[in-house]
Amino acid sequence: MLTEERLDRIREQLTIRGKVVASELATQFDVSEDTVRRDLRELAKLGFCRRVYGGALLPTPDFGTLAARTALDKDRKSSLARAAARLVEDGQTVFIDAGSTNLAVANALDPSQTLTIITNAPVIATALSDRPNFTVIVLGGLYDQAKGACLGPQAIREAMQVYADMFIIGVCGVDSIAGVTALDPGEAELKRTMVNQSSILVVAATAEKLGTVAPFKVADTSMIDHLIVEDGEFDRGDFARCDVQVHVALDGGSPST
Amino acid sequence: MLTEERLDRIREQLTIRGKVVASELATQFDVSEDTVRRDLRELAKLGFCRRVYGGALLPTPDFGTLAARTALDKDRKSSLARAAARLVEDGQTVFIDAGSTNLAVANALDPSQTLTIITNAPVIATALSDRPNFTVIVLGGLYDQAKGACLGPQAIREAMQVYADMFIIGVCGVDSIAGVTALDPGEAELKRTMVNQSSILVVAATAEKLGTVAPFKVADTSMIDHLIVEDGEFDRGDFARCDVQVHVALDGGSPST
DNA sequence: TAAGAATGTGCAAGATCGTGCAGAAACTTT
DNA sequence: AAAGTTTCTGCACGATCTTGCACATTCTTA
Repeated sequence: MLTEERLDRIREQLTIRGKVVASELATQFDVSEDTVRRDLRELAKLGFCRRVYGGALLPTPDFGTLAARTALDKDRKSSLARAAARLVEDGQTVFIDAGSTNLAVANALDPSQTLTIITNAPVIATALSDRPNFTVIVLGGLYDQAKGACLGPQAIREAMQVYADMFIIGVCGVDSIAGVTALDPGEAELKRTMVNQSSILVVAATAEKLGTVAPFKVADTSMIDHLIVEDGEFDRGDFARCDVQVHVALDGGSPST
Repeated sequence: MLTEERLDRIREQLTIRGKVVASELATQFDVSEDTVRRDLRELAKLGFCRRVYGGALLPTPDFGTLAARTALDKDRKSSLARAAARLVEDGQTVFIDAGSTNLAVANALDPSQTLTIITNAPVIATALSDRPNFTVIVLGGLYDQAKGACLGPQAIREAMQVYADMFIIGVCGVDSIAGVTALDPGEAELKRTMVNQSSILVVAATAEKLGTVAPFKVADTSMIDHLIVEDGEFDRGDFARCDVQVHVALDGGSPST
């Protein structure tokens, strides 16, 4: 029995019966359960199944292609996203900006918390469809397809009508001296509005965003309350001086401050 | 029986019957009542049910309709969707309502046309991300997770500021006498607004919607301009009398009028 | 008010999981 | 063909999850 063949058979059973049990598969293919678990891990990483205690189930056919599910799987595990989600407290109202990192943050939010989420990214609203505890508000208006976000005056007007406890901003660049910057003037204006309408500003930045400066200024370094970065070296000197709490998201563990 | 599987089944029964009894579930799944109680606690924590003495109820009377609606196979809807998409002409501005059928319509739109699409369904905006020729406008406001649409006063206000050539409506029911009806008063009001703001009203209805009457009136039969239905028998008498153009979408082929 | 049913909590047994490691198998290169 | 490399597999071990039971408490109903 070839490995690939086994994977195919598992997928077959999965599509037919909707679920597979690890111990049964082990007996059936005459391999150890460890191997089965490895197979299921593999299939889950590719988005073909969703691992559960004792076996695996078909992923919810909700929406999205296989590629989207694959991305989602990574997102859930993204330590950056989890670290940002941990900053959110029960009962809060949170602005969540557009961007792939922030989509991951939205997915990492604790479903048992009661939250009000305000977003200008339709894809984030859709992602929160199965969170009955969340109240989701969409900022509408002209949809920028490239950025996956509603920008423009309509979104800004709507943002001005709401106050939030926290703003999880999607950044084009964050630098210890230049602060938070964006590529587009309209985008920058909406972000500035959301910064003004919320108490706490959270920046979750992947490595390539750090030290990057884009043309349009969104916020001073001193306005940032929490900066979450991936594991690795970087100069935190100026951030510390500006009273920014820097969190380093380690793979798997909880972030060190 | 996998734990997660059991949770899914409980949610299923909950959405279907509106309530579950702990002792019955224990017998049915062959586990102790303690385990069932733990499951119900878990589901309640996530907001999927409300615990009561002896079992659990749905948090709100109408809940969890999304899963059932999305479940319908894509192929059946695609011929319907293609037929609807064919009615759209280059340069037009089109309201597209929420709903799985309309998501299929959005996906079926000709990418080479230059269109302005206005939708209250975030998932439709997301689906049109790779159509550079389209201008997409999102109606925002409170997002109804079960319906996958932005309803509420904000969306209505925004809808009133735009005029469209065509409105592709998502219906809960369409009947030759009762006209177009919806399950929810807020939903109905938004739909009525969109009807008023557009010249042509298009209804794409799967078989089970035909002849169905929901509590809240959206539009008279006479206001419908195009009705697109699946292949099969149905009484077109009253529709013809009201000057409704009826299109029958055949599997694969173009629709016959 | 009293009895019975349902519930929450703590606990222990068993099942399952992830990881690191070493041997086996398959493949590549020389 | 032989040696080296990569991949696959099984095992051990500690950690985690699930489940049923006991017992005290709360709720419902008569």
